[in-house]
Parts: sequence; C-alpha cells; structure tokens
Amino acid sequence: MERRRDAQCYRSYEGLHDNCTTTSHSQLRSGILDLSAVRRQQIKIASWNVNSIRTRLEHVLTWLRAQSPDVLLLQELKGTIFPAEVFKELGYESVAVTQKSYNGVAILSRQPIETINTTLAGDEKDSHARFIEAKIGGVRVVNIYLPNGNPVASEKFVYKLAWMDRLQDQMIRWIKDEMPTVIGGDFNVIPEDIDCHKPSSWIRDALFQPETRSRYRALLERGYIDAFRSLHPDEGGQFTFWDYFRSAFEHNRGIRIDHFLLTPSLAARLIRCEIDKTPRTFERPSDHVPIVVELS
DNA sequence: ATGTCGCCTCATAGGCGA
Repeated sequence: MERRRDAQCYRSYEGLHDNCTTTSHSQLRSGILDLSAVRRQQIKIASWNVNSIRTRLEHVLTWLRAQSPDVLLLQELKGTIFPAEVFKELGYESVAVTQKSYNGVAILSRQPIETINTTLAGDEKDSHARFIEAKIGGVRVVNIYLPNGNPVASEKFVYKLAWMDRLQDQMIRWIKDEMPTVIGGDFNVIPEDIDCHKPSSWIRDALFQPETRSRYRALLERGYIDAFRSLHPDEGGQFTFWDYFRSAFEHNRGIRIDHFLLTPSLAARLIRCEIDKTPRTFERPSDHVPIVVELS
C-alpha cells in the first residue's frame, strides 16, 4: 500500500502558477484603477480522469497541493468509496456520484457547491454514474464521463450516441438560459484528426467514428467553445490520454479526449487552457492527465 | 490480435471495461 510521494514534481509546476490579475487598457488610460476590477477573481477549473480514486488518491492530493485549483472534476472513481473527509482537510468540499466497479464522477470545490442534478435527463433507466450538474459561485459547472462506446458493433456504441443526443438536448437548454456554463470531463471523443497521433490507428474506434465526431461538432455549432482548441488552434500533439501499453506516453502516441466546453459568456472570460502532463510521469499513473482552464 | 491497467469474484485466475 506504500506509495511514493512525487515531491520532485513540484518544481515543474512552478511555471503554471499564475495569480496575476489583468487590467484593461481603458482602465490604464483613464488613470483610474478600480481596485475591485484589478483584484477581480480568476477561477481555475480542472478535470481529471483518475482511473480509480482509491489507487490514485495520493496523486490527486499531490496535484491539488501543487496546483490549488478552485474546482476539480474527477471521473472514473471506479468504486463506492469516496474520501470526502481527506479533501475537506485540504479545503475542498465535494459531491460524488459513485457506483460499484465502474464510472463515478465527483466535483471538488473551495467554494460551496449547490448540486442541481446527478443524472442526465432523457433516460430514466440509465443508472450509470456519469453526470453531475452543479452551481458554484454563479457558474453552472457540469462534470461528465461520456460513455466510451467500444466496440462499435455493440449496444455500448448505441448507448454512447444516445447519451450524446441527451447531452446535446440538455446543452441546448443551458445555452438558452442566462447562467454561464462550463461542461468539463472525459468526453471520450477525438474531435479532429490533429487530436490523435495517428488517425489510421483510431479509425475503427468508437471515440473516432463519424457519428461520434459529428455529435461533438454539433455542440460547437450550437455555440459552445472548445476551450483548449480555441486558444491553441491547429496545435497538434496535445493529448490528455495515452494507452498504458507499448510505451504510448513515451512516444506521445495519445489522444485529446478530455475537454472543456464553454458558453459564449464564459468563453469571453477565457484566459488560458492547458494540459498538465506531469502526473503521467508519476509512479502508477492514470492513463489520463488533468486539463486546466482559467477564467477571469 | 495485441499490448496494460483496475475492478470484481461462485477469488490467488479469469472476466470485464477501458
């Protein structure tokens, strides 16, 4: 049970700490510095598929201490245990939706969480733990673990596409109301060719099917912004997942499947969005790494 | 087809899901 604490990894995080605030040119020109505007709070939201919270707890704690995000979305808890009291000690309250063995999602937050929903509308019989809709500081924060859908010739792929249709219905409702909304998590979607190392090796995968990708594009066509891609257009080789086998990480043979989608009002506040590959170098890592978005 | 993880059990090996 003894697990190594990856203290040496803290150094590489230093460059990611960025607590500076922004001052507009008009404010500078006017010579009037409104302190409340200068101190305007930035919010840092992260998402991480941890592939078992029990196995990865030390990694998550190490990462939280180093990065101190305001909000962390977790996916693939893979069990009914959730160590809420441990996160509380670090200053995070939490809400977790768990099931035995599979799936499981949680939201950690320094600010109070108001849980709105723990299931995705549209299928009363769907009992998978894949969804949390919450309100945190006036922002709707949604954590999803979208079904993998493999193999393509199975009920699992049918379920995936239906889940995406239900998600789109919900996202259309959200974008129509006034609340700024961020949807983050493991989408299990490779949006474009540049989001994988080699398209030909994913061509038969559920994450890369035309039906999957067209549904993801439909979300963007409805007005949502892919936070990472909007700040890093045409930038390939940026992945959030690498297979465990065949040294995929060492060769950067990965895929970008963990995403943040923003409503336009939040996209206007988008400052940065980065993938933190460091935890993939930890001992016994998750196959995913955190993606971090910062909003003004 | 294969590789490697993590979970679970009619459990110490094998099946499932990813």
